[in-house]
Amino acid sequence: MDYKEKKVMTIGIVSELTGLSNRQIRYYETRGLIAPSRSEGGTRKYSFTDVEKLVDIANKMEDGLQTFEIKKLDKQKRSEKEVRRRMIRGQLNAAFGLREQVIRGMTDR
Amino acid sequence: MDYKEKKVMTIGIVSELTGLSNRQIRYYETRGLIAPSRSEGGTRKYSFTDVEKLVDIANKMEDGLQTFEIKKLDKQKRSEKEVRRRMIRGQLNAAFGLREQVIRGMTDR
DNA sequence: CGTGTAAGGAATTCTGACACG
DNA sequence: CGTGTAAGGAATTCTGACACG
Repeated sequence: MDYKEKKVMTIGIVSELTGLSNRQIRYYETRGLIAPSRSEGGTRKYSFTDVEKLVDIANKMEDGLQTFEIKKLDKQKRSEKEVRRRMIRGQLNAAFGLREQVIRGMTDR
Repeated sequence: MDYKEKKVMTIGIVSELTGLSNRQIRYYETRGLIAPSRSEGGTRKYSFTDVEKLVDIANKMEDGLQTFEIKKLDKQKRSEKEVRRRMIRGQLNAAFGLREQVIRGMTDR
């Protein structure tokens, strides 16, 4: 819904924006580090968020990390977010006894 | 510099986002309503701002306006902005006697 | 005036593979 | 493991033109 999340760029533009080669970008996809969507014809489509992720990946690769390590860091970050979300939910729940539904609307997404 | 202004989308995606045909999008360009940039090979590249403009254009076309009228409205809007800018500049100047340079840094862009 | 369409060509992307290391 | 590259094919885009109105 936000511009940053919209998958709208082809790989060539992403390549220009990140400085990575098409080959590298596709490879990081096979390693599960990014997940572009596809056009009907099969052309990959990326978002600005994907571009940011790729820049981050590029930096970590320069630091000598391997793709699977980067993936782990990514997973870790995700679960941390999940934890924070649950904590907020739990505290709100304890303090006000609000219904899950309502709290979800406030904290999720 | 902002994501919204970056020219990153091909015409196909813009077509999906706006509901306009490639033909229509190219035509509005010849009428001076939008100005995509080009890749080295000549492929058109659009920004989210262009997409917003196109949606606006589409609405006005539905209202029965002609392209040259839409262009006039657009010019008008631009000059209004320019006027506002100058007024702010003038008032600041009168009130504080600040240098043009400084004021520009605050109001332009 | 605004838009559809067929036409021919060029730019862009896709996949699977070989190569190096 | 990560990346370059040549190969063949398919999807995407480009331009100029004819058509309708």
